[in-house]
Amino acid sequence: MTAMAPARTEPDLSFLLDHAGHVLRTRMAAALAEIGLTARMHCVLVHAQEEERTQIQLAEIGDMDKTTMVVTVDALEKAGLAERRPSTTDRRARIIAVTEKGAEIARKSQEIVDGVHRATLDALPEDEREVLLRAMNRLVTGHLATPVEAPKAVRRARQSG
Amino acid sequence: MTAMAPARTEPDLSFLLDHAGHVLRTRMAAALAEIGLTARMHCVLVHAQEEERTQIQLAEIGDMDKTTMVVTVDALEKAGLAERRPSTTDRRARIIAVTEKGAEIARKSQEIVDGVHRATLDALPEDEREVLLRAMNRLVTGHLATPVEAPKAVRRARQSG
DNA sequence: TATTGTTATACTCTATAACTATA
DNA sequence: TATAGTTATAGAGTATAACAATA
Repeated sequence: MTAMAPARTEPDLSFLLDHAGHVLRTRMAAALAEIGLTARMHCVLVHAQEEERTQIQLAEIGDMDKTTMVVTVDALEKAGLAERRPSTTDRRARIIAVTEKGAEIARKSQEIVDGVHRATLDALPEDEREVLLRAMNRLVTGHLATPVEAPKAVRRARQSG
Repeated sequence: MTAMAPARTEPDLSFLLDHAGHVLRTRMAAALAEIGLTARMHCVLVHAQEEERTQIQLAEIGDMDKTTMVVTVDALEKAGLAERRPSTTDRRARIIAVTEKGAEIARKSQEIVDGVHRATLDALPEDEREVLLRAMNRLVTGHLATPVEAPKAVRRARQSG
């Protein structure tokens, strides 16, 4: 399932954001899948290309857990799009290096992402488009900048053996 | 984690919608949790109150699976906010009846939901607020109305015994 | 002691499959 | 045959715990 549809008295911003976000995500996933990428792989590829970055740095940029990052980099390596290289300054850390093939795919995936965004924004009249972006930016940097902490569940130690 | 942050060339609508949606959801969840509700429980409660509705009908409204509905109604019954009653016209179906306590809670939860939405919209200048809602409505009823089908995974039969 | 990256795995969430009662 | 509701559970996704190597 996707979103709730609570009864509305005030305009139902929850529904609008959830539904639009969900549909856009499925579109993006479908479009990127055509070149064998997930949104996360695209994200890592692009930011790894910009400058030398470690897995932790890339995880922070993409707002992922470091363990999720491991899986994502595994996928990129397996597809021959990126490689782990030891950092020259910190022997614990791995720099994610984008291969030639990876750079080529990153170019294509960025085009795909831009295309999906463009198509969506083009569905709006120009004046609405501009204001929508301004308003969303204002929310994301202001009132809706930081999530409320979820109370974290306790977790048993993992079985040894 | 929550959303991807792909590099931007076109304005990154994915990030804006994901991030804003995610933060608003955590706020809503935290606010409703104070009276012991989830967003789904609120949704079911409100729509069950409007008229006599079966679980399937409520599931459709809230865009949930019928099995998710079972869990949600279980929670509402356990909290004494709603009851399953046999339909008078279809002996297979159950009408979800809101109790007196449930009606009281529904009133409060609707206030909470409205309050969270209001606070968010109030963070915007009035002209942006109006256009944002118009644009989002346009997307949700138009270009972003329907999700792309995800290729469904095969599923083994469940173990008997 | 703290951090990077890794493995193993616990937990959550959701939906599929199978079933009962009824239409 | 088809549908409403239920139970059991498969599977995806994600994050916590523990660990090895290094800072």
